[in-house]
Amino acid sequence: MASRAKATILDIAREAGVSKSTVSLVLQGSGLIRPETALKVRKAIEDVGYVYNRGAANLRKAHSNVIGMVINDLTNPFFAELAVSMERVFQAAGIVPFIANTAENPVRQEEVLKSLLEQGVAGLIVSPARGTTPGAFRRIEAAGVPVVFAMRRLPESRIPAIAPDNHRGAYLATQHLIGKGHRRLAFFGGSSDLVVYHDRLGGFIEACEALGIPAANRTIVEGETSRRGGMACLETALAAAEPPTAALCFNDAVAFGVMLALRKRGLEAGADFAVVGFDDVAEAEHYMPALTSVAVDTPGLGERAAHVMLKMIQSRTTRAEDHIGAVSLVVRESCGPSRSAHGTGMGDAA
Amino acid sequence: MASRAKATILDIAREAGVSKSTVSLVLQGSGLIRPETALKVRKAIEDVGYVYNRGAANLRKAHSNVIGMVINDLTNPFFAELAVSMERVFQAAGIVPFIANTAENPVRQEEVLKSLLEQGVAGLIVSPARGTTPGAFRRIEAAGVPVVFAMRRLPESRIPAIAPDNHRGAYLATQHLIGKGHRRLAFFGGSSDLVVYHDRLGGFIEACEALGIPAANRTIVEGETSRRGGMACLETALAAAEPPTAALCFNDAVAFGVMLALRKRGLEAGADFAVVGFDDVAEAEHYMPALTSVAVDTPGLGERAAHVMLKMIQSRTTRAEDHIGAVSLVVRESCGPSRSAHGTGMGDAA
DNA sequence: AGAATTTATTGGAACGTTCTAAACATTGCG
DNA sequence: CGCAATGTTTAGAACGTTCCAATAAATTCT
Repeated sequence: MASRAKATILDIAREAGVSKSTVSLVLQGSGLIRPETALKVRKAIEDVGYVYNRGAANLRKAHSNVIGMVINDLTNPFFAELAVSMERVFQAAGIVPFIANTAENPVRQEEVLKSLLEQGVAGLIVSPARGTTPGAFRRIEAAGVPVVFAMRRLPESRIPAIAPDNHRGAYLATQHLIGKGHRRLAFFGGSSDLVVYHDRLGGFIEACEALGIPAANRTIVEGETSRRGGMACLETALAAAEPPTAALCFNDAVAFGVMLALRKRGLEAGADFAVVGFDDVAEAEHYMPALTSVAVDTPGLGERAAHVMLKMIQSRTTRAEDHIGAVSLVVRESCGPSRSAHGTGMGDAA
Repeated sequence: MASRAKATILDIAREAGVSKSTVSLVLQGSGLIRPETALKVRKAIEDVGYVYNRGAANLRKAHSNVIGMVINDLTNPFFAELAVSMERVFQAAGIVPFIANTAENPVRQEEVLKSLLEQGVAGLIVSPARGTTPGAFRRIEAAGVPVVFAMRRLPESRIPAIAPDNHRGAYLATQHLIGKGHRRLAFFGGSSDLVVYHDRLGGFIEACEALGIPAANRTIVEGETSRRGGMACLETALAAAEPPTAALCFNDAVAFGVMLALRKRGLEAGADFAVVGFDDVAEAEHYMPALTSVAVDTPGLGERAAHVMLKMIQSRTTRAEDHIGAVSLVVRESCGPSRSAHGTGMGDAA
């Protein structure tokens, strides 16, 4: 059934009785062409079932209209949401975003980046995988392709990053826990090969210091950033002689895991143990008990990242400013009854 | 900082003191080249920071190594999981999958498909958006690009589809509800412009007929396939004079919504109202109460779809067999206490 | 009417690869 | 030593587009 060979611009030129240049012009929507001619050409295109060969075009144009989004974990709703929010603005700008998943694997990431580059993307938005080596983007920078990091960044990289104010978010959350009367606190999940981890842990520690929680009363447990990881963290922490009574979790997935593990032990989040998450994914609100979490405005950050990228492409630069997004603590039930009727906004201390 | 102009095969030929043909051969890993020459070339490539231009290559080769995966809703964990399972097998096969999201929007889908085609993909795996018109794939078929549908299919299309046995899944679930003593049943969520909808609803109805639930005792409420949709469905159904006591939901998202709405009314899923979901996403197990759901083996289906695609590409055909995956009911808590200690497998009736 | 201007159309040389066929080098053999 | 066989390398013609410069046709101006 498939037509002999792929139809080209020449075939449709013949079909329409014009030159290939004319067809090309029509394809680009040039106003130079007489409307009737354009119509003839468009009809031929339809009849022949022609499909434009963007590869050939890019060969000449040097400017492609596709950008790549490289995501570390698409199965995490948080990153999925990030991806679709970026996608929206690219679509509106007439450029086509292709999404690739690295499954938190630096080797896979390397392959994916190589492919995307070879494909001739105009830009790259990346949420780097755990353990990405600092040199991983050297070649890409050298190639002059604009890159922006979203949500995560690399240590000592000059690549612009769009991320929430992790330090402040963690500070707010910790403050909230201390305000609830907790004196033995934990920080659960994440691993130190992530810059975000240090940001969030830093906020936690700073709040502890500022509000009089000595190091001896702080438990820090690294772990997978997943439900399973959260469950493991709680088990480890509760095994201690003087276990914590509240935890700030690296992200919501970890928090869900912690709550799960609590339930398994017959304990209740909120009543017996306070837990706060990070990211405020959609699910947090519907969990039982509803999860107090640090909201980071994922779609907002995604859109911002996309806009920065568009600007970079347009101005042919490879540099841009970092952008740090505002965060807010949204308090729900997982830290016990709220003092104010139903909390929202910036927590309960100035 | 960016190098003057993109380096080409010619630049590196000059650098290495060989001809462009030699460089090309090295790039393709041809054994014809003397190892020392190959080494020289590879060094030049490294030095110059050359990036392969796959567009130019495809122009000549007619064979690309990228395939497109077009997904209707990446924010739904079910489809995200589908995507990554397919991705895994493609990666292993050395072909690069690009993911695009259509956000359940046929117009967007049209654009995405066009882009992917223009990019010269070797094949397309699609989970079509709601309301996709039957003709949407005509052009693609005409272009001779292999397509397979995953999870969803189109009415009267010759494109091969990989999907679970929706009819049987719904039948099993309904049977389970009736076995629990329910006599007024509902089917919640989904809309009739989806083939899956008819499959699942069909299974529901067939089970009702077979097991003596008259049409008067069946409530069917269409709705969004999301949490919000599920909440709405429950509200509508409970407003009736003789409301149902149990519901089979179009998918797990709807089921979660139903449980949420129940809670809001002070009712408890399992005790006051039985609900079963469809798809058995990871979350189902951890919900409160844990959701009874029809498991469809998402990764298995994804892998199968990917393999079918690989085979089609390899054998240069555009046709393939449909594949219907086995399903099983995994019973948890959302339909009340199980008779057998902790249910799993195929439900409780032959 | 002819020149000047504007409006539509076109030929042909790129773009960066691959691939066929041919050239060049080396070796073994009689 | 000449020739065949083998092993390496290369020139040059594609591939399907874009875009510059040129041409052709229609219009306006003087």
